[in-house]
Amino acid sequence: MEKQSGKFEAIVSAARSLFWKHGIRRVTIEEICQNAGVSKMTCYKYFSNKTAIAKYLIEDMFESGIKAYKEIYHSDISYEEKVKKMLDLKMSNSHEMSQELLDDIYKNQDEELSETIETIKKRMIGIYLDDIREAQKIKEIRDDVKPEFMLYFLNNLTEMLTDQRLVSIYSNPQQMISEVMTFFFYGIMPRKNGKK
Amino acid sequence: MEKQSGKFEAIVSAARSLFWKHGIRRVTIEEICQNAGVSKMTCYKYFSNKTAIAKYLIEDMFESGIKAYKEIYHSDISYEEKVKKMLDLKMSNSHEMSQELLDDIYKNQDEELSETIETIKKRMIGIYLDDIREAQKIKEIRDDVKPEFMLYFLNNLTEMLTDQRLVSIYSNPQQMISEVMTFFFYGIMPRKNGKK
DNA sequence: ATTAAATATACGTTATTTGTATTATTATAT
DNA sequence: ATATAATAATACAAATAACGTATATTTAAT
Repeated sequence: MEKQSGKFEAIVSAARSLFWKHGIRRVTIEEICQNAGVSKMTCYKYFSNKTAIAKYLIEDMFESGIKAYKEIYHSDISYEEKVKKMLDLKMSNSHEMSQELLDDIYKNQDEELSETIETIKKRMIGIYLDDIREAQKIKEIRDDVKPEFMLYFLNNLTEMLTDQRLVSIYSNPQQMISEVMTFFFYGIMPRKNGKK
Repeated sequence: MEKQSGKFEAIVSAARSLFWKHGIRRVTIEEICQNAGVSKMTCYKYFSNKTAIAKYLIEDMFESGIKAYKEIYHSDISYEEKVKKMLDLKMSNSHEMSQELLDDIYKNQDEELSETIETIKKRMIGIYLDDIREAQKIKEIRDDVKPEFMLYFLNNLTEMLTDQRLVSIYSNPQQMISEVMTFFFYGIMPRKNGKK
């Protein structure tokens, strides 16, 4: 029945690299087909339109993002180490992710795509908050901090870490992350004894 | 009369960075205007259409390229040093130049743009050949080599230097350039005494 | 206030993109 | 080989986007 020769993957992969470089807006379906070495009809067999491809890709992206997060969160290291690894992850992702794609995704006109993103966002926020509450329960972090505040602050941190004005202060990114992390965990007061 | 506040420069600079990233095809005039912070009418005051902007930019690019070349060629260093500096220059340029723009420029449909590029190419080839002949006359290079062959070979060299298959052989670009240069000047035969 | 330049807006025209229908190939299993 | 299903190629009307221009309004300098 099926010819089975990775047409679907070819389309997805072509779309990914094109969207990556130029955002969604600038890329046409025909272009994707050409790069995938696939006819337009075949493309429409798998996806009803460009938005559908973008939707698939974005979901896939967040999926793997969540997977990477879960892996870190459930690994057997200290909470501090976890947060550090997450910041590392986010930073490298934002470096790889083109501004073009981000722009198109965030200020995009497409109703369906916006909803998809909103849904995914909510799901991720839910996961994060649950994990923070759990960490509070087992005393890995202070329980007199609102989980929502912590999440907000964490998001702010990742923004800070990609801000050139901050980056330029440090000689290397690792040093910056390390210092920001220490501040995040212990505040500005001189440490008296070990952690917690 | 003139309001004089660098609108022209703003347009040119916006167009440059957009063309750089996405090629000419994908970029619209309105987009350029938005990025330049200039109204469409103002843009049409300076340029009749997108091709005109591209034409201006390409001419400007080649202009500065020739200027950089001339600077090297007329500097007081050995021919070998000159060639090395030129290869360095070409390499860094081709690294900065996006594939998108190159694609659009070379396989472009626009009649006028193609002509512009052809004209500039011919002009540059003329300059190069003249310089090679001059170098032969003052015995900086062998005179039993056709200038056309040398030019062809030089162009080939720059292509080789950006070929990943060659690059991966060396631990750093400088080492690669150095080796290629030595081959170019002295061939594969073991050197007997000093140069020339 | 006057004036020139730039902007915002609107709009008809043209070009591009979309999505589909139809026909022609190509591969694969029987 | 031949039937069959998948894919490609082509053509096309409909929708969308971009172009280039006209006009009214705003801005900034004299």
